[in-house]
Formats: sequence, C-alpha cells, structure tokens
Amino acid sequence: MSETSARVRVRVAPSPTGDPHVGTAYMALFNVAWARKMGGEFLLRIEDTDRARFDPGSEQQIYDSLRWLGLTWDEGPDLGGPVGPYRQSERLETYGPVVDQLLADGHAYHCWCSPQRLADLREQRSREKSSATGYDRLCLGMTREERETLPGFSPTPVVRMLIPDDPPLTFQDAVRGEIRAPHPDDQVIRKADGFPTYHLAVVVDDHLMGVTHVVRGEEWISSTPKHLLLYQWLGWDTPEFAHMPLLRNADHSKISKRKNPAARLTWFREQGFLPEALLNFLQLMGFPPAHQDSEVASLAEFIDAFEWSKVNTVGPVFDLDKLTWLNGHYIRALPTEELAARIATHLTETGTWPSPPDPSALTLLTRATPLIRERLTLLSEALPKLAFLFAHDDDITIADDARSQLGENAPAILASAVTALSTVTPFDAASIEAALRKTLVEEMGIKPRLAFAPLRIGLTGERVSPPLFESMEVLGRTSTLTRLGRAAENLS
RNA sequence: GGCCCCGUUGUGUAGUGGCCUAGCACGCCGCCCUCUCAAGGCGGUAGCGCCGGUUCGAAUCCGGUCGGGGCUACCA
Repeated sequence: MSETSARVRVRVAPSPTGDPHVGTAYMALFNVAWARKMGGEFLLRIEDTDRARFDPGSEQQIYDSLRWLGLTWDEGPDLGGPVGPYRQSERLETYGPVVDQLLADGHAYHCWCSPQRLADLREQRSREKSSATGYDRLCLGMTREERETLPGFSPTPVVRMLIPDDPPLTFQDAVRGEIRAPHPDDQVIRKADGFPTYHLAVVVDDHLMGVTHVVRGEEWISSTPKHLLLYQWLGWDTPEFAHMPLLRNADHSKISKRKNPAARLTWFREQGFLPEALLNFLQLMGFPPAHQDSEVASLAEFIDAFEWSKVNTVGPVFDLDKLTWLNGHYIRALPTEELAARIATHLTETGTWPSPPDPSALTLLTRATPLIRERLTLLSEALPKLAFLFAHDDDITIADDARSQLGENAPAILASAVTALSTVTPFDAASIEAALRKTLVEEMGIKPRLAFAPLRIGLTGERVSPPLFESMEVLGRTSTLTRLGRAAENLS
C-alpha cells in the first residue's frame, strides 16, 4: 500500500424499517478513520438498488444519525461531489453499457428462469442433501426462443455472470492478510426490473468514483471473488479490501434488530446515550484502546492510533454494560451548563418537553444538574431523578417502600426539622446541614442515617434521592417546610 | 449439507517463543468513604477450547479436532 491519499467509501443501504443499523455507523467510523489518517475523502453512497426494500425516509435518518455521531462525509447525495450522483438508483444509465459489454464479451448471459424454478431447484437440492449450489446454467447458450419451450420460463430475463472454472479466489485483505474465498456461482448482475445487483453496482461505482479502499463487513468476504472477476473482465484496477469483523449479539450471532435493540442506531439517541460515548465504544469493538492507560479516547486520538493491522478478526459482542459505563463517564465529564443543555435537548427530542422548553423549567434543571451528574448513566434518567423538584408540593406522595422504612419517631424528627429550618440563614446546603445535624444528631442523639431518612422521604416521597441538603436548597425554604410539615402530619 | 472466516476470564482487549505464577477495562463480589443512591478509593473472582507435534522453552509456530460465525437470493 503506497497510497498517500485515500478515497474511502462507506456503503449504506436503506433498510425496510427505515432505521439505520448500528453496523453502518461502525463501518463509517473505520472508513472515516482511514480517510482522515490518509488525508483522503470519505464518500457516502446510497445503495438503493432493491426496490422492494426501498424506504424514502431512511436516507434522512442515515444522514441524521451519522452527523449526530460526528461521522461526516466529504461527498454524498446531499452534498454532491465530483463523481456523483451518489445514489445508485440515479446511476442506472451508468450500469447499462457495462452489462452490454460483458454480454458482448461472453462474460455474461441472459437467463429466463422464473423465480419459482430457482426456488424449486434450491428446494430439491436441499431435499436431496446435494452439495451443489448456485444456478444450474439451464439458459446458458440458449436463445429466447429455445428457452421459451421449456418449463419455468419468465419473459423478462436477468443477466448472469459466466463464472470460469478458475476464477481468482485469493486476495489480500488489510485486516486478515491473504484470504481464500469460496468459488462463486453464476451471480445475477442485472435483475428483471433493470436494476443492477449490489455486486455489479459496487464494482462499477467504486471504479468510477475512484475508491481506493473498500471497507465493509466480513459477510462480504465470500462474494469478493465475484467482484475481483468483474474488475478483471473490465480491465480495471482493484481497490484495497478491508473486511471488518461483524458486531455480535450476546449469543454471538450477527447483530440484528430482532435480537438486539442496540442494532438500531436511533435507539441510542432515544435512550439518552451521548454520541461521543457511542463513538468511543465503537472504537473499542475489535480495536485496542488508543492509549495504554485508558480506554477513553476521542475520534481524533483514534484516528491518530489507527492501523488496519490492529483491527481484530474476531467479531466482538456488543456489550451494553460497558457502553453504559462509558456514557456515565462522559456525562460526568461534562460542565454543568453543557450537561443541562444536553438533557434539555434529549427531553425535547423525545417529546417529553415542548420545544422550545419552558425557561423556568430550564433554569430549575440547570440548578439541579450538579445534584444528579454523578448519578446519571443515561440522559433519560435525569427527569425521573428530579421529579420531586418539578412536582407541586401537594403532589408528593410517600411511596410504600419508603413508608415502611420509617420509625416511630419520624413525625418528631420532621417537626424538629421544620423548627430548625425555619430560621436557617442563608438557606443553603451548608447551613441547612449544620442546623439539621445540630438539632437532630447532636441534640436529639439520632444517628445521621436514621435522622435524615424521614426528611428525604418527606421531601421527595422516595427512599432514594439526590443529596438531601442540596435538594432542599434548590427547592427553597417555603416548599421544603411545606413538604416536611405535611409529612409530619401525614405520618402521625 | 457445501464453501469460507475465526477461537485469551462473563464481555471488550493486551500479549507476535523465555520479561506470563497471562496485564488492563467493563461486569460481578467484598471492604472503605457516606444523609439514601451514586461517584471515588482499595481488594477479590474468573481465561489461553481440546489433543498432538516443533523447541531447552509455546497463549504465541505447525497439524488435527471441537466450537462459534458468515455465505450459500432477481437482499444488501
């Protein structure tokens, strides 16, 4: 590899559910790393050759989620570029002449077999436990008229590659070194609807777009010989290949939306993951930490450390526990204002808060953010943890599990606290704590953990809450006294 | 079934013949701190799939075996 620049592309295909796959981001990350490292360009191409799975909304979701992650491309359908268009559905006239040439050169042939005949063929072979695979070449060498007289005829033909007996099966892979791949079958390259299949389109487009490095998932290793053959027939230089390991579910199968919510890229945003945390986590999947002493690394640091030879060949299991820890780590590192803003954005994006948010709610959130920063693992946890702050004093109800924690002396503790707090000045956490410790711990002789439990429960209704004194400060004297007073009444 | 890729604690990884009685991170367990919960500190648990070879010496090299995964579409 003597390239000094790279035109790396990521392949992205619209999915039937209209929701980009986490694998797309994974591939994009490694594409970006190499392109940036080499000072090349990162191309985004929409591979929408399958009409049956076409979903017009998914393209925008791909843009949104990749941009959210900070994986930005240099050329693409929305940005344009020198070698567009970047949607395969808009490049149909590009593929036609190539197919014609392959046909003329005898490297391809028409096939009129109906989908039903092909299905029957597959079924029969599996029934007979036959090791034969691929097309049986019934149509090879036939004219339409000849084929028409046979069963399983379909009037609109497809075009298939005529795979020679000795196709190139080995190639150099940037991740795995020399790989040997399976002998291909007579792959369809143009479907009955006139669209190319992936195999044809990817080769033609990569060549025409000047792609130097093809970065894709391991699942493509077995079809690489087909692509190699096309490059050979067309007389084009082959690009470098890098086949990434596949992300796995906990059961080690290829990560799927059915088995794993994390397979949906938009899921992370909905759940309140930070893009920098997900990006960092994706780096760690199949790649050693950028630093010896820490697994926390920015995209820039990852790019700096990136080498194909360091990419692992084993498909990593996507471990949500670790991602969640990383997310908490990044949350804790955020300044208060920034964290509050992220939480607010998450709340408006998920429709929990109106957009724009109520200014007073935003102010309250910002004041309370320091209380929950260390307790947050996802942005979505913020509001539930602060529910007592946003609630009206009348709406605080004591949870059953909290009530059962209370001792006989709870009303007395609450009453003493009310008295002590009514004169505390200023009404800040330090003064509140001093007053409460003096009255309840020193004078009444109650252990701190027992003394403060009733106050927490009276204030929030819950047995677990953000720090008590700070919470009182944010809530203010009036609400604090009201809530404690009501709890005292309520419990006696 | 066939072909191909892969195999270090539960998970992600370090390790490229001796520095490995296998390191780090997450998880889990315990202790400390402590107004609850966290965060933080300290400690612990658990692994080279297996069998043969090569070698003075193997997690590291070779073979086999077993196991996992992918592909086997007019899907990508």
